[in-house]
Amino acid sequence: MLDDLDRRLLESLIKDSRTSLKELAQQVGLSSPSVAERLRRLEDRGVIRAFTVEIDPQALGYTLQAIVRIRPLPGKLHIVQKLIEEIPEFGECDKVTGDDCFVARLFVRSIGDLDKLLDRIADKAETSTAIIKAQPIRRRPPPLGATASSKP
Amino acid sequence: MLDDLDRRLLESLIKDSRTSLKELAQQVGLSSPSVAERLRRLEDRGVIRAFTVEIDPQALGYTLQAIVRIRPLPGKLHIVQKLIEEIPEFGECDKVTGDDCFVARLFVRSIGDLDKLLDRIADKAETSTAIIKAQPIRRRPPPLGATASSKP
DNA sequence: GGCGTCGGTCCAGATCGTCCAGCATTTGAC
DNA sequence: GTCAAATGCTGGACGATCTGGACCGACGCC
Repeated sequence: MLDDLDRRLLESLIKDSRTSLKELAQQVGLSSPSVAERLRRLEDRGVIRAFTVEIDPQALGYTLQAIVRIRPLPGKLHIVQKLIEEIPEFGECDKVTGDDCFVARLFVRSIGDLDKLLDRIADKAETSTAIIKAQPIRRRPPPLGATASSKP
Repeated sequence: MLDDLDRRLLESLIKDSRTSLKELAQQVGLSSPSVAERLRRLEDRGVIRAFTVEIDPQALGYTLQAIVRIRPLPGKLHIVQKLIEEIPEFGECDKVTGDDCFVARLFVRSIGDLDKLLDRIADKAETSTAIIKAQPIRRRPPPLGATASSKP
């Protein structure tokens, strides 16, 4: 799926996506046109979804994060989902199996803000909120290594 | 905290962090040295944590994601945390208030893999697992707008 | 008013990216 | 086994981009 060169390119780009083609090229031992071509293909194949920037919420004043589990009241599922999508403070939301329909991450500046935001969905869903005290693992990609699950 | 120019630069970089300084410059109406200088300052201030690349887990064969809530058995908290950190399939882990001590995201290739990974912590913690069925909101940064929470 | 600082521009030399032609290796058909 | 096509790489040339330095104006502070 990915060869060793692709993997090394991705590793470098995960660390710094603004690395120049030339430098990537020397890191993996190719010419820069080859690297450009490989990156283009990784994008085409959808392996690279985007080159982006990681922003520190703290630095923007979002000193608090919470994980919110959301159980919409009967018949309110779609309204709730739409509501969540429209609130930009939700930084992530997954629809999951089990009692909790959604699990979402919320960025807020204060407990007051948290309360205000949750109030907006309180009449359409039950929520349980857990404040994040620490982040042992910050968002990271899955392992790139050995894509050998089908090979015997 | 951030002025309008910074915000626009960040917006552009969130969409594509490989955008050239020159193009960023025309987008916000500055010269490219100024843009370079602003980016440098955003990094210094810690607003920009990293330029990185978003990888599609599906494209690497990780067809399944799960949210796992983890309650270490008495006295096992640190061992469990260390274990989690060392398993690269955990793509995210937060330490939270409440009964569940950790909430983590797991990337796996199959239900079998899920079972195998959870077995590795089964004797040190109780876990509840929810399979992700859909992602209404994929990871996104908090709103950059109007950093005016302290101003009356 | 004088002065330092901050944030900006402009310019030139250095660096980088892209295009293209050409070469080696692999693949598949016969 | 051989040929042709396809694939993936390289090197060089040229245009685009980045970088560092000189300089400038606005602002706040003695």
